[in-house]
Amino acid sequence: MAIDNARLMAKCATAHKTITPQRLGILQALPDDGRPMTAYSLRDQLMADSKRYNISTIYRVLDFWVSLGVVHKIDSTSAYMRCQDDHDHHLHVIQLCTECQSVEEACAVSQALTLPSQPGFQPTPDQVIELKGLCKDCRQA
Amino acid sequence: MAIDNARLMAKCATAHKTITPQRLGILQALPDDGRPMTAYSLRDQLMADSKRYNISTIYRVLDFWVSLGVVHKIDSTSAYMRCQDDHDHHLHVIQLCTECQSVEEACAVSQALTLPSQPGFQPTPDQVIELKGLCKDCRQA
DNA sequence: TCGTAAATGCAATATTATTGCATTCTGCTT
DNA sequence: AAGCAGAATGCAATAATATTGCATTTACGA
Repeated sequence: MAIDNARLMAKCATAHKTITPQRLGILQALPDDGRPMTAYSLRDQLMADSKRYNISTIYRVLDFWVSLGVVHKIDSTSAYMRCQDDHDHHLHVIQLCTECQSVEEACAVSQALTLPSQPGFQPTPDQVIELKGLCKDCRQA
Repeated sequence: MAIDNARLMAKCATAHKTITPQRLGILQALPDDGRPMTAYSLRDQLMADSKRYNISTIYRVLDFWVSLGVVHKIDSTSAYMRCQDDHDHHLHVIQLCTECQSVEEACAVSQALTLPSQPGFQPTPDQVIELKGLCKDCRQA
């Protein structure tokens, strides 16, 4: 999934935020296909590409994209991935294979998932749900 | 919820593991009511109680209890909590309030939750699902 | 062009977690 | 009871992840 610039700029405009070179550079360094990277590995990759950012900038920029819903943070691996789902305002289910470490944003599951209503608790929209298990391939093997 | 010693020992026996003083001490230092603590705060508390364990022991012991399903690790806060649900083999939904930071294991939700079936992915039983949002009290305020 | 707020750089430091190896403990065998 | 083997723990260094305070730069409206 390539970066949808129009959508990106719209989100930024709505949030009254600007797209800076650092914000764009760091986002572009994150794989299109949703493969996650840690903040430090991202920095190393950018460095190899002659783009030197301080680690605090990396974290701040990643937080920025996370706040816009463009990037997901995966807490269990301290890694970041490009959002693979262009729907807003629902949960994002990320399937993590414990065998091959593959990561997939299960959009269909995200759309279909409704949590059993619980007296009082109001889930934050647009949040990430991490689901561990065996992916299709590893399950068969 | 007090520690159910019989159940605990049964789990350990099944796993061919022993309950050592460290394992018991660290488990007892974790609040009964499910309030989470980090590994380091746990160590500090034990220290105040004149029990001095190396941090690697703390981590290893916590991992041990997590592997038995007695303790949950909350990735988003790097904290550990006593499991509040005595049912085995289902997902454990933990509700985290983003306002007051309260943490609750929503057993009813855990029981009722069924994920939309996805071709191929097989979720690990007994895993923790972290759900962020507003708790009942904070929602009203 | 100036002033202000936002964004970034810098570097120190905090927090979380793991590692390799030595030592101790536990349970089993003789 | 002694000896053995493997598991558990201690130790201390280090790795990995993340945040902070303050200086500097940039963006943008008045």
